[in-house]
Amino acid sequence: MATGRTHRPATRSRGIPEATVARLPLYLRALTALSERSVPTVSSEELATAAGVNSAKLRKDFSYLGSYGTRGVGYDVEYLVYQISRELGLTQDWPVVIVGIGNLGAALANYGGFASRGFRVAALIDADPAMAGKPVAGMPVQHTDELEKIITDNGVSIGVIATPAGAAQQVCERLVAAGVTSILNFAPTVLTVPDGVDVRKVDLSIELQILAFHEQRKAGEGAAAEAASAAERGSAVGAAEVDAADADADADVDAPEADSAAANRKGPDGDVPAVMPA
Amino acid sequence: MATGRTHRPATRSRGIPEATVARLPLYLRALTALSERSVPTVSSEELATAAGVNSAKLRKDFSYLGSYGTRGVGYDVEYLVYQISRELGLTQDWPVVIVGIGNLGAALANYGGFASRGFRVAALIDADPAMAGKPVAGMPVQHTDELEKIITDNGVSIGVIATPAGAAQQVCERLVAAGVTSILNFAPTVLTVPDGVDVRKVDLSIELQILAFHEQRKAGEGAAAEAASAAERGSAVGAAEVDAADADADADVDAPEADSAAANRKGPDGDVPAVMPA
DNA sequence: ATTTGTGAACGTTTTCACAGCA
DNA sequence: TGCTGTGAAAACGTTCACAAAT
Repeated sequence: MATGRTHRPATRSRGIPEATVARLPLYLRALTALSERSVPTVSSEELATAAGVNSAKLRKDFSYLGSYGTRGVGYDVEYLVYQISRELGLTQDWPVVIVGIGNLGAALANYGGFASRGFRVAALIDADPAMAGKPVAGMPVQHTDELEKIITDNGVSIGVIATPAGAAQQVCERLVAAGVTSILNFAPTVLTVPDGVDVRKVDLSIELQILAFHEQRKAGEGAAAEAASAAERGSAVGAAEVDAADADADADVDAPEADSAAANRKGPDGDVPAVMPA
Repeated sequence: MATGRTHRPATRSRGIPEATVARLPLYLRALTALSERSVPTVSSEELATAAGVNSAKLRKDFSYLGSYGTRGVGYDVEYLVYQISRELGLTQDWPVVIVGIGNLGAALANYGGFASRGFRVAALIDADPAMAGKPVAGMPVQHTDELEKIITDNGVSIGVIATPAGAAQQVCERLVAAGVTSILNFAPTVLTVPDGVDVRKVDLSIELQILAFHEQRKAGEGAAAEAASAAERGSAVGAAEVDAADADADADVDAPEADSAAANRKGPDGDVPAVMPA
């Protein structure tokens, strides 16, 4: 009981599980597409396929919202679009600020899907004085000095951080102090925030590393899981450029090792006795 | 038993839970920072704080990798960096292609963290002939016609899709047919892939919607959950611009409704008798 | 004296399978 | 007959709490 409180104690919604909330936008997107094609009703099976989940999960998810379907028929598309939008809070308009107008920030500012559903870019903010006044996505970039005023004047409660990692925590603190209570963080760093502030993180590098993990497992799948050359699968592969990688990957040694008590370290269960580098 | 197989049946790793895999990059990042500061050892408590998790979880996670710590002391930083890198497959080099060099694709190409850990941008690909040959991030953009050849020649197994939603599925299919088995999808659409191909999705719009959900709950927290004006919390808020939003949010009506059997729909438990729009 | 590693308890999420309703 | 809504079961993930190790 050292620290006591967990990082996000109040994640439990007014009934709706977090996992369900995370899928609602998916359903909404699928439903919107159906709505545009003027499809009047949809079954859980069809909608689930469109959203990339299975139908039992979808029905369970919807059951947390209420009984919005009709047995034997399915769901009314327009009605569900409205109910989910409402549940997600998209029937109101959310002004958003983007801080850090580099490559990524500019890309986000230009991203169309932003404005589509209740979100409105209220301001673009950057620390570089040379950026100030420059138009990005048809909007003048404002200097960080204005941050607090912008947040307050526009009633912004959602902030997007697209700064370098080093600046992120400080920007975060200023946003929070000015009244922002939800942050979407693109900087590759862990943000520390007070209770009551939500942070979601988008991290390219982490996603790639997770993919690499699975990719590696695929490669060592049929083989004896050793001498992992960059074996590709599916179709023919030349691999006529990855030799440097091979030199790295082949070796089961070459681990950095520091000092003292390096004895009796063991890997998982029945594997090789573990990598014991010099 | 209609469809039968789940979407990703073989997610279960050789022991390591998916949730743990998703955190390993976080630990790795924290450890790398410690390594750069020449910190020799670290306790689970310290490392957990740096990574933004709790120490019990971290220890459990590490226990799936093996016994790499020393009781009474902690973990050797360099050694752990190596072990996690190895587990994630980062001791080898992963050539990656980025398809779709718009704002976002260009931002990704310029993203430094890309090259840092085992990933190397092997090619930038775009469907626009006008883009072909143009340098982005010091690299000439190649035309989509070359896609298959690029994948094959470079032994690419990881592809990043940053195209518009409409093009994503088709690009995905070409990537997979050419030998790519892991895809990072930035397009706001559900990709359908054959078994054995991993897809991870990064979706700005979904993240914002999840934040909006929680933001909405915060607003209606103290109040009677009705007449939800855009009440902000924490510090003073002018809200001198969000009036349009208020008009939308106040109303508990205004739901679109289609046709027939709209009777006896009920919301969750003891709520208002449900929104019954005209 | 500390701190890891891990069974056991607990909580959450997914899946199953079918009753209930149109 | 067809499809939703939901208890019950299973799978998965997190936290607790302490024995084992140094």
